[in-house]
Amino acid sequence: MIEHIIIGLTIHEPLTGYDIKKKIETGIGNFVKASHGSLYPALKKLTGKGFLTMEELPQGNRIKKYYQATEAGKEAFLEWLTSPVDPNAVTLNVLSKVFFFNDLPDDQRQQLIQTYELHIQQILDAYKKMEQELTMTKEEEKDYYGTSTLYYGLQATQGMLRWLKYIKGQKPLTEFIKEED
Amino acid sequence: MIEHIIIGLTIHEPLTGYDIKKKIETGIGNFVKASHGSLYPALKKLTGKGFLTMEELPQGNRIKKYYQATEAGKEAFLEWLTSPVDPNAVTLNVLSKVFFFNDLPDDQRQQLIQTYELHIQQILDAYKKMEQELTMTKEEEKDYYGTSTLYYGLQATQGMLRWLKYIKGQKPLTEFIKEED
DNA sequence: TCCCTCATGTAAGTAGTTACATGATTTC
DNA sequence: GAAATCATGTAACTACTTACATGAGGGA
Repeated sequence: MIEHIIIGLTIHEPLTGYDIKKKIETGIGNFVKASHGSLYPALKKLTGKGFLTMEELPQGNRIKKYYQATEAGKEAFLEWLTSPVDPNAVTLNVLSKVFFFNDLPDDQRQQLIQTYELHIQQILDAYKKMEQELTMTKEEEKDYYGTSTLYYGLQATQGMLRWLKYIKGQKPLTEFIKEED
Repeated sequence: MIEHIIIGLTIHEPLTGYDIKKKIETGIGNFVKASHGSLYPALKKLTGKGFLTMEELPQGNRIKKYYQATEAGKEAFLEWLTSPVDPNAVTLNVLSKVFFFNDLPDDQRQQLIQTYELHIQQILDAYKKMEQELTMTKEEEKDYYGTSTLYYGLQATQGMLRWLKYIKGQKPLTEFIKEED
């Protein structure tokens, strides 16, 4: 996960490990965390694989290491970006990928969002089926709070679907949280 | 994480590792996953700590191992249930705990949900602040999709808050996903 | 001068997953 | 008698986190 994020962030500009950490914290960091204990080893690993270049630039009395994505790195990144989402972490995966969608041509974005929608719709259908089964067995009366988490899932999944439909049309974001339809 | 879930599930009835896995898949499994490669070692570990008892019951030609929470196990479980949520995985943590809230007296539930609300409200405020900053710098025009993930976060956080307020009053769940207020 | 931010790294530990390995029981 | 499900376990690996460790640069 973090390796792909790193490449994605260094495609357009060379960054130090420290820069990358800051960028993650202020951007994608709302859902992806990167301790520097995972970041620095990942930079080494990616450089070793040929997915990043590293340039040492002396700044006064110290040396800063600037990393940038190579062609091979970009390829690996795009492969990840356009590959199916991890079914064990759908939301995290969709968000992480959409975060970088400006790097894709519009037709490809539309196509990917379409597959996400289908995927999320299936999850929603599964939730709805579970809900109907629980309603029939009056599970709610026996275990209100256990059942309540299913309803959270239902709501969150509906929210994800609504968001996907919204961004597919690149509708103005400032209106997203107000709109009711 | 999985250790607390295991204790929580074996408080009211003895279960085999296999049973526990099934229970997770059909209940809390909407957001918690347990591979049996993590489950069986956890059962051993918990038994070693004195948090579970294990009883071998021969069933025909094979022996089934039934695990159940001990008093010490219940204590450790309740300590987890009532401790602050992990800030690095708030949603997962809140859901995992609420799943077991039937095991708590109502006043304690109310109190815990109250602290969750405050916590989530703070996250929501942080999102709103970010949104205002981005709106001012016209970030959306530069990076529509990167910005869109912030709006997903805003919506999801609002949804969590609405859900918490709803279940605090133990309002009927079947109406939760329809209601608009 | 002190503290905060910038800046890079390693070591030990945590919490899992995936794949390997085996065998009983039930259902068709 | 074959296939699905029940049932338990280990080994190697993955992807982290937390704590340790160090030091430069800038601002009050």
